[in-house]
Amino acid sequence: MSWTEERIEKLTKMWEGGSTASQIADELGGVSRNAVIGKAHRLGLKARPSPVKANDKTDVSASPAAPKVAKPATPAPEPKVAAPRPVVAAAPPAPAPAPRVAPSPAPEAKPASDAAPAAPQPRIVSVGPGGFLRQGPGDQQAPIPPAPPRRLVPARPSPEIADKTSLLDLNDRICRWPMGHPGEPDFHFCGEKVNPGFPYCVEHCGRAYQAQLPRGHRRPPPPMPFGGPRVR
DNA sequence: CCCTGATTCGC
DNA sequence: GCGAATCAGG
Repeated sequence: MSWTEERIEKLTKMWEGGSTASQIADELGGVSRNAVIGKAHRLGLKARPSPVKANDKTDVSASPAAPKVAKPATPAPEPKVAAPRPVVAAAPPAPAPAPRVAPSPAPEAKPASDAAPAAPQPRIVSVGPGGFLRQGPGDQQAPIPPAPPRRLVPARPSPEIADKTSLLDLNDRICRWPMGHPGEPDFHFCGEKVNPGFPYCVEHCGRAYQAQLPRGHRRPPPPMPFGGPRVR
């Protein structure tokens, strides 16, 4: 198996979504867990709470002595400038270790720091002949002030109501989980907002991506939407 | 034992 | 670049 665009993308999303390398591996198929990890590293997207990374303490003095037990396989004396591993020192509060199968929360860390609009600096603006605002040479291009002029639309918080999500309504942001059976008059799609990185909403991700039981005794019958294909 | 991710190193 | 082998912590 080669790393095609799709496979790399899936790997990336799942990896960032908190899936384990094993899950990703047999989700992709044809690759081993090691292959996934190796690829992930090569892609530059590691950095995830690893069980084998002992968090280093800030207090070096209290450390008794050299805990370094380098194995003889790599006895390189390395007369270099030291600091072979510039490990990040202060990053102990690792992000929430995502649950095994439900990477849903994806808190999307928003700094949302300063820049409070509550403190508008006095700016000098003048109105031009046509009514447009004249700007100083340094401040053309306002940050991003205007409120999104979106059009109000009757909220449709849950599927079913009013219009149903048809095949034509599908896009990358709405849940594609089928509701009903194809051919039925009321067949449609879920239409909820997707769980970022997945083709389904959070709820249906839970159905689509079942808990990965330990290898060996995995549930044979894969979950199908609503009992699966209708038998006629 | 199982799991995990990290790293190494021959290909 | 790839991934099996290996390491190492939980």
